[in-house]
Amino acid sequence: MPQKNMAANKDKTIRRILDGATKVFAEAGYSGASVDEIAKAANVNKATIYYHVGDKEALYVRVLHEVIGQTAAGIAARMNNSMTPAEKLATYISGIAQTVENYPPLPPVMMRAVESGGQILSPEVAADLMMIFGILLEILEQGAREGVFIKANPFIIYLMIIGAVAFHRNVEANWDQKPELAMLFKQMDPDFYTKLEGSFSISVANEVTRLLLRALEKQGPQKD
Amino acid sequence: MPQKNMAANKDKTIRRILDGATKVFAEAGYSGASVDEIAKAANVNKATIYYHVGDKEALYVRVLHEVIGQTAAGIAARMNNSMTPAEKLATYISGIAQTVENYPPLPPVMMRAVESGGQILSPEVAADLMMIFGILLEILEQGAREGVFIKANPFIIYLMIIGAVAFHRNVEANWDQKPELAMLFKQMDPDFYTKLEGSFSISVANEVTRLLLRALEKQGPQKD
DNA sequence: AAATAGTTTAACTACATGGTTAGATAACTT
DNA sequence: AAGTTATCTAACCATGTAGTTAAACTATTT
Repeated sequence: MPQKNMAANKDKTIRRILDGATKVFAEAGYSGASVDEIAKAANVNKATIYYHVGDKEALYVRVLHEVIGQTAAGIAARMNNSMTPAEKLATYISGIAQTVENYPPLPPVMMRAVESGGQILSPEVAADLMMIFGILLEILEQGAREGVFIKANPFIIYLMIIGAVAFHRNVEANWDQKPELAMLFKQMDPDFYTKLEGSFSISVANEVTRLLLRALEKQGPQKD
Repeated sequence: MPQKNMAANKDKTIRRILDGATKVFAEAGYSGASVDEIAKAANVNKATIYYHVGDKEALYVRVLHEVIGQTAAGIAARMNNSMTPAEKLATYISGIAQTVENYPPLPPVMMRAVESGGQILSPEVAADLMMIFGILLEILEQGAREGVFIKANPFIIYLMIIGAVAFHRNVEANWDQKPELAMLFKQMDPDFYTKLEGSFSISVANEVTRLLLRALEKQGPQKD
């Protein structure tokens, strides 16, 4: 099966490698993932990985950069300068949720990135993370400047958002294997889990947004 | 140096093993931790671990059970039935923060536990996690019943708390190695990071509590 | 003191894993 | 078509790791 040209083939190979690596890293973490397993998942000889990308750490950094970079880009794309801070916050949260939805391996990878606190992280990845965080920072600052948001620690808000969205997606992904756990959660908040239109992630995003807006807005909705 | 008796010596050995294992698991995760390393950290021969505790997974489960169980117990101990839901929530959050403060390896271990979504978890550990969550559930239900809290998804609240407290502790722990990151955060919210009395974790807990109470209380503090 | 049971250790095994190499194959150039 | 370069592969190597074993050592019992 001859290809158009070498470059295209190369790109396809690298694509396969990165996809396989993302999947395996997401499932098993950095140490838990083996290069052999990644090679198998990518349908590629192991040496090809070393030829195209480099060693395991280089591969990991590349995956992180791609995954987190996509998230940052996705959020930025949805944002609009004419929005109010509240609208922007809603967009921000649902943007993260949406990316998580489209890109299931993201949460564990992202969590490990934050978790390591900059240990394994390359400057590129750190920049990606800072970009995601920076968007939120601006929203909160604008809100405070305009007098619609109270002052609050932005990093804590950030962690609350990531924690809720990423963890929830992750726990939810394991519901198949723990049906009794799923049942329990659904009993706890039937409204939430039964009449969800669209996806879980979106519902989670909506709930997180509702709560954070109540927390941040100077005159929030009083009755509920 | 002769010991009182064998039983005491045995307990001390197991104690050393569990402490060493907790530390190494926290730093490196399950796959990243090697039994040799744990043995070294515990000043114990590797075979002694297998003799007293069992294989790597048994050791991990035991560590998880101990760490998470301590958290649950610590929170429960601080709680008091005569408290209002708001007071209970504050106690709950600061209880988690306090345990995290006293027990630094907790966040990464706990995160991996939640993260794995019940995959590696033993029934015992699952029960511990459910106990911690159950306390929050009761608080929220009481608040809703008494009409002081709005209805909200308890699991999401839970994830927001854990996310903020655990992540923050973790990132903060790496500030030594990334001083520019620490500087950045401190610039972002100077009030928060400079005039903190006591510890970071307590300050974080206070901020999380403030935000969540604003989010949950039907008539929260209007002006701020 | 001898015997016994509980505890610890050094040495070892089997295997998985990260990484390499030399050669094959396919693509591009002339 | 021949030669050159980029891409890929099977086989291999060195090391690290989970787990075992048999023997040494220590406390307890008789």
